[in-house]
Amino acid sequence: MADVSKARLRLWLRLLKAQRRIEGELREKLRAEYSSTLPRFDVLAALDRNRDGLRMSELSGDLKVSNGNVTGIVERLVEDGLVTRTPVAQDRRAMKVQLTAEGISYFATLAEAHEAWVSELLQSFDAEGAEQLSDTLDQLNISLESHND
Amino acid sequence: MADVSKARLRLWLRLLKAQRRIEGELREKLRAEYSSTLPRFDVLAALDRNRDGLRMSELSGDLKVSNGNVTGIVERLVEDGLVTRTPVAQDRRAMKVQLTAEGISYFATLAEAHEAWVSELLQSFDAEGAEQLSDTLDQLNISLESHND
DNA sequence: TCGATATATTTTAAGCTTGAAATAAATATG
DNA sequence: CATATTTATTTCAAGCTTAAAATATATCGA
Repeated sequence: MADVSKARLRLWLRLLKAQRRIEGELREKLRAEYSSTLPRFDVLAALDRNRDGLRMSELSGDLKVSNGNVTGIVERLVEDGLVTRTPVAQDRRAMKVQLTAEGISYFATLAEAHEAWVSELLQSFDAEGAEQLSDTLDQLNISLESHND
Repeated sequence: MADVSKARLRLWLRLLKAQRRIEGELREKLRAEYSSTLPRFDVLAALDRNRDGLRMSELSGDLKVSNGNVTGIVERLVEDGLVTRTPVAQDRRAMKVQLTAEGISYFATLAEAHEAWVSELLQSFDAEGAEQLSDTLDQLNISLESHND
């Protein structure tokens, strides 16, 4: 196989290694310090960005996970009183999911801790270095978007 | 929170986005074209790099996943005839996991396809660009390694 | 040697993830 | 209007993942 494909493979393996290490640390912190999980955090974050609520399909679309997946996570968040799931008047198939007041303040706490953890893990980057790598990855993401197969 | 922590957070979100997109594509291809999975691929890759076999704990150490996790994956690979699990003579607690001949040739096929998929997904990088980003991520990985908490 | 401690692995419980099938309701088409 | 298709969501089966508990064996120290 061509040299360039070897270089790309090596790049992918290193990207994956970094991601796994960081995600592992974040998962561990969420578990140890807040008895929570990354999927829950992701759902709460999406709902925090959309205070008017999201339908189940909008939520799974935003998070880019499967439809059925979100069902279970939201179920547990409802049990914990962090979100509500209410029928949509105009469309009896649909459900609107929304943060409760408790969910809003709980997520604020989580988000602040999360940002601090990430910042510590990425301490080897100063603002400029972080922005530079950010930009490179943004280019990659754009390229991946257009790749649609 | 400080500007730099915002920049690092943005960097993390973009890294995560790229990783998820790429991993999703690879998972989908493995499933559709080879009825396989990424965890299976990872185990086979580790065993391919270590043709003399690995103990369960060496395997989970290499892959940086939990001990119990590997048990189930290896179990299914044994069922499929791709690996063997044999007791270690000197230590009756331990098991040595090793690719079968079929496992070796099967993985060779998979690995070639995998490299081609990765190369296509990362087509926006030429050899130099890939190496540059590789190096940056390697620095990050070194920094993450030493972060041990 | 005996007992404590450490190591290798499996089991378990809980949760996450997917794709596919099942439901149910809305919309489009003849 | 009736039926076909599409859309929104849940359910299901299979597999992955973790941390913790359980098992079994090995090793260390008195």
